[in-house]
Amino acid sequence: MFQLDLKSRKSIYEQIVDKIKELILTEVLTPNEKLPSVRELSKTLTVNPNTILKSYRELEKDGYVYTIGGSGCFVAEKKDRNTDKWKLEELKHRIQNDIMELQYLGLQPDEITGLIKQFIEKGVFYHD
Amino acid sequence: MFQLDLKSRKSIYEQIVDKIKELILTEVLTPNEKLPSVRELSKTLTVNPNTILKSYRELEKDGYVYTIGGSGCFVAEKKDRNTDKWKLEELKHRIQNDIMELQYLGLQPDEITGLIKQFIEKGVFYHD
Amino acid sequence: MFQLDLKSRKSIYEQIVDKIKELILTEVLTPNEKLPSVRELSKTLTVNPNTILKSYRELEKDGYVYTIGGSGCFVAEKKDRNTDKWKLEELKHRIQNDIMELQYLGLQPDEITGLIKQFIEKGVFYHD
Amino acid sequence: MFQLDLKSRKSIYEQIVDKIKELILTEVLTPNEKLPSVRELSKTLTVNPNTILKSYRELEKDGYVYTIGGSGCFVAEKKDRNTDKWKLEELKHRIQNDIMELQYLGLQPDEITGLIKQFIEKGVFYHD
DNA sequence: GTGGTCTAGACCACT
DNA sequence: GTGGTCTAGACCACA
Repeated sequence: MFQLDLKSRKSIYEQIVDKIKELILTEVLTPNEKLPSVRELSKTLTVNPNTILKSYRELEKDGYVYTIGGSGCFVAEKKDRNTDKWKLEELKHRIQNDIMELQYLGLQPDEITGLIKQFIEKGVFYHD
Repeated sequence: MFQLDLKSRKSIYEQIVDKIKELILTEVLTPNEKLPSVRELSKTLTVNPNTILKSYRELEKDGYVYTIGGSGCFVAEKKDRNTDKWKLEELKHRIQNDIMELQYLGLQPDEITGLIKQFIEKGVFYHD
Repeated sequence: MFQLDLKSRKSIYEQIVDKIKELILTEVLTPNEKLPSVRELSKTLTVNPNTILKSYRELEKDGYVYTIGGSGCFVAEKKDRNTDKWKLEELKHRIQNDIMELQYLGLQPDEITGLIKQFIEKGVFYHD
Repeated sequence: MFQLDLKSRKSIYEQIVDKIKELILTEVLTPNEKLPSVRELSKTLTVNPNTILKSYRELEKDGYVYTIGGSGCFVAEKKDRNTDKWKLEELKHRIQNDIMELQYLGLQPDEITGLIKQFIEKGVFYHD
């Protein structure tokens, strides 16, 4: 499914959250698809089950997945995701800072916009 | 100078790093300008001096400021900043994820590129 | 593991960094080996945990060790170490000065080269 | 005479000590030659006179210079220098560590000995 | 005055 | 258990 970098400074549960988010955002995982069970994923990643659990809780909190007691964890429909307005602003702000840092490191405006276009194309959320 | 959000999940020293970085990137703080002394800033933010110190050293590590013992901490010249290649990749990757998340939250491609263009214009790093 | 010299002009955390570096360089500590925990080492050296922590972070910054939150601090693989070019120059320069000082104290050229050869042989970094 | 790097982490007085030591070791400054006066040097380097004074004291302590009250500071004869045995050992130990670090950074044995030979040739202490 | 080191001890997050 | 953050406050070296 994906790989962890144990030596990274990012905590493991956070890496898992990010990776799964990414898989959902790139629609590798599609709505209502079942995620691997906690136990299963904990084995394949050789990670403590509690860590997986925490990741799933985090994803659920943000509305990326929903849990059905006793049967598992599933990718949520888009409409069910939390579009917290405050979170959107935070996101924009972070992107702004990162863009500034890119400029700072010497990237030219057209390089940046080129980069962004690539990124946008990788997202595939325009067929509904 | 700026304010902290004690409720934030970000640690205090990290907030300080980010805020000062932002001030440098937006050229509110200009090269060779002196930062507030550790003790001074610690008073205005009502934060322990050690916490401020930690922030300053972090900024120094990334080449944003330089320190002259006994005389203070100063904004570094652009050319002295660390343009760590690995850091650049990390930055791009983070932007990519954030862009995807923006799309996910419903922003259309042209809205995003418009946003980015605004951000780029706010950066003022093209006069040298 | 080793001993500190409290009377030294070198700061404690710096002594710890140097000693551990030495242990790694002489391969007494081998890649992926676990270092003593912060608290543990702080007890055996009767030094404050924060001081140990600082040493570990310094070593991490230079790529000698890596840290896995919640599980410990480990000796890094050779390839992961930072071979900062600037650091290399600094190192050479320091050796040059020290060599001159040796001469000054009366050592003859062949004595010095002899010494150096011994030192080189003690290093064991040629088996990969 | 020489230049300081104010942005360096080395303290100013220490930089001065090292530079003057270097000038003496390379015999740019010869025995019994007069060093610039404290005031004079403090002006040319735009540094606080106390800082210069401290440097001179340090050099005197190590036997590199001697002071004649009211008339100035002079380069000492070789024989008057402190050849503190303990200091010699410390010096060797530091060189050993630095050599190991050089190896560690990938320099081959012959590269290192070549380097050392260059360094030795720069010293010119064999004509007496 | 400046930054930097160190201690003691509390509290948090991750595994 | 692990590392990491933060505080309060002492003390040092440098300019």
